[in-house]
Amino acid sequence: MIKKILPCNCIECEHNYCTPRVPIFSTLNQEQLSVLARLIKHKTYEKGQHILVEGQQMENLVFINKGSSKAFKNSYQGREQILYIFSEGDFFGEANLLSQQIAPYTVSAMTQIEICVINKKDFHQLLLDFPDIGIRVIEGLSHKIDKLELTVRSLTSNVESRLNEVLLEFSRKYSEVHPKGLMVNLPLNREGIANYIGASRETICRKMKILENEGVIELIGNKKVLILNPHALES
Amino acid sequence: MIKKILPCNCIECEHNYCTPRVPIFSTLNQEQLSVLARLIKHKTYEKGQHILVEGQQMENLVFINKGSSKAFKNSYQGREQILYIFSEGDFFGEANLLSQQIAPYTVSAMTQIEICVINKKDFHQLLLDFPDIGIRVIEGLSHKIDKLELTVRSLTSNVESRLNEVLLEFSRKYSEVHPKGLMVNLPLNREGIANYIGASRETICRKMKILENEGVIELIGNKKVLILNPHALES
DNA sequence: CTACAAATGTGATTCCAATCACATTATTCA
DNA sequence: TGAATAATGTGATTGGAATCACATTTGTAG
Repeated sequence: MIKKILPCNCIECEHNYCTPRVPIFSTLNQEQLSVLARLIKHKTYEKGQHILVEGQQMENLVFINKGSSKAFKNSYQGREQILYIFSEGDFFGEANLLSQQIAPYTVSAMTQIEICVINKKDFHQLLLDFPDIGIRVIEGLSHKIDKLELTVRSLTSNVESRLNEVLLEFSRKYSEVHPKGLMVNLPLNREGIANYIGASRETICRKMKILENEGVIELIGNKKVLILNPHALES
Repeated sequence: MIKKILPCNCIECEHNYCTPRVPIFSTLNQEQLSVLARLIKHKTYEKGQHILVEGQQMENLVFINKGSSKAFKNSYQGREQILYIFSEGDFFGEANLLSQQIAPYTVSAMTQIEICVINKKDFHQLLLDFPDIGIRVIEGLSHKIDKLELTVRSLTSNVESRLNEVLLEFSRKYSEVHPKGLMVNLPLNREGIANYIGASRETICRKMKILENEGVIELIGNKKVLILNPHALES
């Protein structure tokens, strides 16, 4: 009979699960991770719950540990403008590091989600103690900016190009290889995609049908898309 | 007769003109500024010259010292999508701090422009030595993100709202008080505004005329706009 | 101050995508 | 598995903004 190994319940072990997943902390050594572990709290949210609400005071920096969530602003016409889909390794809440800022968007769990939370004052001190982390944060923010700049450019083009782009984006993050191409697990439904690229649900349906008729993709139920010809999306 | 004071030509003095203008360096003390001064080089560009070209390798972080420039991507239809108007105190080139990244946009001088340049390796070391600066950079990037997020939202609304927003933005940065309201010195011509908000030149002309007929603004030649009723733009 | 070039204004037309209104299909959960 | 509910598909119509074409005005350089 195999000897049963007792789980260790110390803070470090508990966080060994979360800290290595967050790129920002990837350069820290064991000692530094230990300091960090004492500052972090874990939380879990159920699908549909709000992790942050637009306009609220922000007290924390939040790292996504598991699951995915959408970040959106309420647009002028009352629709949701989805800005980001946050999943494992992403973080948000950096906007309020020094200034007292209010949340620029609502973050809502799209699946059950596990997050790491760190108080902004603690994080501020962490940055002063470990400049490495600051550089990592700067990198993370730069990536966010890159993505936003691409979004801005794509928003000025037509729906077709934007849809192509978003399908490619999803294929990078949420797909598995498949004998006929790439099987994408859509993180958003048609309406979500519409809100992400600033179009209407109906237009998304129509454009996706067109892509299907052209043999570029294949719609598998409502939640999957099989990309047969990724190259055709890169025009 | 007043005794003539000889100008001091030491590095510190030369940079006393530039470093205090850059918010990122505003928390540094005299000694730190002295270290910084040795790393900075000055350059001047004439109107129309390119400070950075999309796709090029980026070697430096650039701070705008005087004058203004536009940053744009070439959009799919061959048009310019203007992303930013950089002027005094703004910086760009942060995207390449660690990774070898290529320029995501072209930056072109719209007036004669003076810039401070710092090599990315030097800047990297500076961040490790002075974590304060890192925090300032994070703040600067956060502001950029805020602005981009607002842009993304506004791009999904109609041209009228976007034009209103951009007029308010210009009035904050490029206006003087005037007995009848705010006199704005437009940093972009009609076509530039169109490329900034993702519309056509003709539509901008038409919408501006409508605002003029409504008594909200007054067009003064091609380069100025007098905002008579700023409140009407804030809908 | 004039002439030339560049930028702007404006009508007519076209087109892409939003909206409205339902039929149809997927998914969920008891 | 089989309703019940949610999501998607699709036609008809409308509307906002792009495009085309050219007149007019403004700015500029000599």
